[in-house]
Amino acid sequence: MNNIENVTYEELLDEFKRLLKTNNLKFTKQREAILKVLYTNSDHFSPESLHALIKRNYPELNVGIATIYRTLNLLEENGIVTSISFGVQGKKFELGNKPHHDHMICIECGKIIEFEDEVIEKRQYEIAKEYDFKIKHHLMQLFGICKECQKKSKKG
Amino acid sequence: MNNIENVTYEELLDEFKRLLKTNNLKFTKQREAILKVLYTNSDHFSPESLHALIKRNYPELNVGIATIYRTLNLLEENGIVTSISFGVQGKKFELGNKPHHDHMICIECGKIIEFEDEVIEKRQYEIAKEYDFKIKHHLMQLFGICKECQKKSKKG
DNA sequence: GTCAGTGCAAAAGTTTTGCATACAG
DNA sequence: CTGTATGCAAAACTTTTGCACTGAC
Repeated sequence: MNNIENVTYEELLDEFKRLLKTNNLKFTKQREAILKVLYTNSDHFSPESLHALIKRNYPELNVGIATIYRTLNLLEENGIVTSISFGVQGKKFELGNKPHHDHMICIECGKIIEFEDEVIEKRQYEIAKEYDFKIKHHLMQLFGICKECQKKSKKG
Repeated sequence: MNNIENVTYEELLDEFKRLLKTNNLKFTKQREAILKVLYTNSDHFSPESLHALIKRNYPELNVGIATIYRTLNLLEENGIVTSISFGVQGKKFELGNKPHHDHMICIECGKIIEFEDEVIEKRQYEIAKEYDFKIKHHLMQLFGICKECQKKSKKG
C-alpha cells in the first residue's frame, strides 16, 4: 500500500509542496490553511463545513468558497484527500493519511465509525479476479444504528 | 432478507398500489410509467436520464422533471428503489427488486457490473457486531478497469 | 516581472417548492 | 366533490467559471 499513513503534519506539508513544485503550482496561505485544518481535524468535511471552519480559524485570509472547491479538487486529484458520498449527507472529503478503511454510518445520529478488515479486502480482490476486473480503489459503507443510539431508543 | 426479489411486474405494481392506498396517495399514469420504465430497464438511472427515457416512451404524458424527483423520493422512502452515489457520475436510482448486490464500476467506460458475495455479507455482520452496530443496509463499490477496457488500453 | 491563485459575482447544474389546474378516488 | 398529483416556472442549493487583481516565485 503506497498511501501516506500516519504522517506528521510536516511530512504531509512536504509532500504537498513537492506536488505543487512538480506541477508548477504555488504554495499559498489559503492552500496551507486548508491542509492544516484537514490535518488537525481528522474528520469528514463537506466543502461548506470546511469553508466555515477555515473562516473561523483564519478570518484574516478571507478564503472564498471557490478556493475551497478548487483546492479540494486539486488535493483529490493528487490523492491527498479522498471524497465519499454519504447518502443524504452529500459528498464529503477526508485526508488520505490513514491506512485504508471503511465506514459505518449511523442513520440516526450521523456518526461515522471507521474500520478496516483484511478478510473483506482480500475477498474483494478474489471477486474482481473472477470478473477480470482490475480494482483501483473501493468504497464500503455500512448503514445502521450505533451502540449509543440503540441504547437511547431502548430508554426513550 | 425481506427484499422484493425476482418479482413480476404485476407483483411489483400490486405492492406499489398497496403502498399508495395505505398512505392515501393516488395511482397516476405518471407514477405507473416511472415504475414500468424502472422495471423493464433494469438499469441505474439518474433522475435526468430517467426523465429522458420516460419522455421518449410516454410522450403523451409529458412528465415533468419535478414529478420524476417526487416519485423517486417516494419510491426510495418506501424501499422500492434504492439510490447510490457513483462518484463523479452523481446519484443514481435502481429498482430494489433484486437480491442484494454490490457494484463494480469501470472508471474508464462507466460500466456497472453487479455482483453478490456471501463471504463479504457475512463478514460485514461480524464486524458490525464487534462495534455493537446494527446494520440496516450497506453499500459496496469497487472502482477499477473492466475486462474490455483493459484489452483496449493494451491494443491502443 | 511573470504567471498561477484568489475573491467575487455570475453562470451552470441540480433539486425543491409554490401555485393554479387536472384528475383519481 | 375533495384533496392529492401534476406541469410549469421560480427558487434554493451546489459547484464551476470568467475576470480583474494579488501575490508567490
